[in-house]
Amino acid sequence: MTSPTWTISELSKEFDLTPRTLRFYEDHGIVNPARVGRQRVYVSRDRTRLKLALRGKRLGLQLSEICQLIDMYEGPRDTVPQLVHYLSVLTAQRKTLEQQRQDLEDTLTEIFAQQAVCEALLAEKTKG
Amino acid sequence: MTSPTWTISELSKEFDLTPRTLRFYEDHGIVNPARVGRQRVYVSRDRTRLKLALRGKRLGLQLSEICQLIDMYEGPRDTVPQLVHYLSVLTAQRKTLEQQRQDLEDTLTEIFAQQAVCEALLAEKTKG
DNA sequence: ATCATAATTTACGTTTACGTTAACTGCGAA
DNA sequence: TTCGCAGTTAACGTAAACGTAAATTATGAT
Repeated sequence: MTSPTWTISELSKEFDLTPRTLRFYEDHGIVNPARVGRQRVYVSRDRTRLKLALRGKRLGLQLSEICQLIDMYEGPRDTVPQLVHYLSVLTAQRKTLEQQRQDLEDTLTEIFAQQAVCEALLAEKTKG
Repeated sequence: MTSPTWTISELSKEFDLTPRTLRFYEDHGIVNPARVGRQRVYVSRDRTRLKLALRGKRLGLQLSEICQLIDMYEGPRDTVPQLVHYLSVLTAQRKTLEQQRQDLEDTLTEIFAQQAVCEALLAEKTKG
């Protein structure tokens, strides 16, 4: 048995990206497909990194930050300095995510309230 | 008693923005300061809208989306069509926020796990 | 063999969100 | 009155994240 691979069009369809975007992501080190001739061949590691990248995008991260994070996820953690640095980056990332979570909850709360008000108004207007 | 006002430099210091950014936000309708002579005078409504805008930014929204949302928060909801439209925008916004919340939780979970692994490794390495 | 289809590289264009001069105005302190 | 500082408008510059067009190559179907 051989491990699964994907072409650029398969991946772009699956994740609803243009091929241009995938090539752009390659230029920036998010994916790193092999070649058969000149054609790109994506393996599951590329797919995984792509998924992580898209999640990062939905959270509003920049490609450069996404890159840094993904690389660290896979990077070496052999030496103590490496571990310490990694931990500090993780902590920083956690802080902004927790701020973001707070913002999210606040916004969702307001949206629910607005929805309730709207529906009450609508009920009143369509009934009267 | 008179209601509070702010200068551009006061607001930019408080929210850690450059004056340029505040003027840019004005061009795009996020704030709308009055003038005394040529100088901008921001009132509490501007401050409120600015706060909402910055929260939106932290969530990764674009200025145009932020504008649309803030305007709607304050906009008229007199007619049924207005209410219906407002509700649909609220629902759409809620959907993306809930997706974002899911992404956030997933990411935070992974970060916690990575932190645990790191700390275990560190403990081992600094003890041995 | 040819033709359409998918892929490739190269390079310039576009939008968003500001940064960065430049050139001017108005005001309080020395 | 002159200095310096904060503020103003106007305009060009820039980085990020792709879009788009051109010219070329490779592949499978007919």
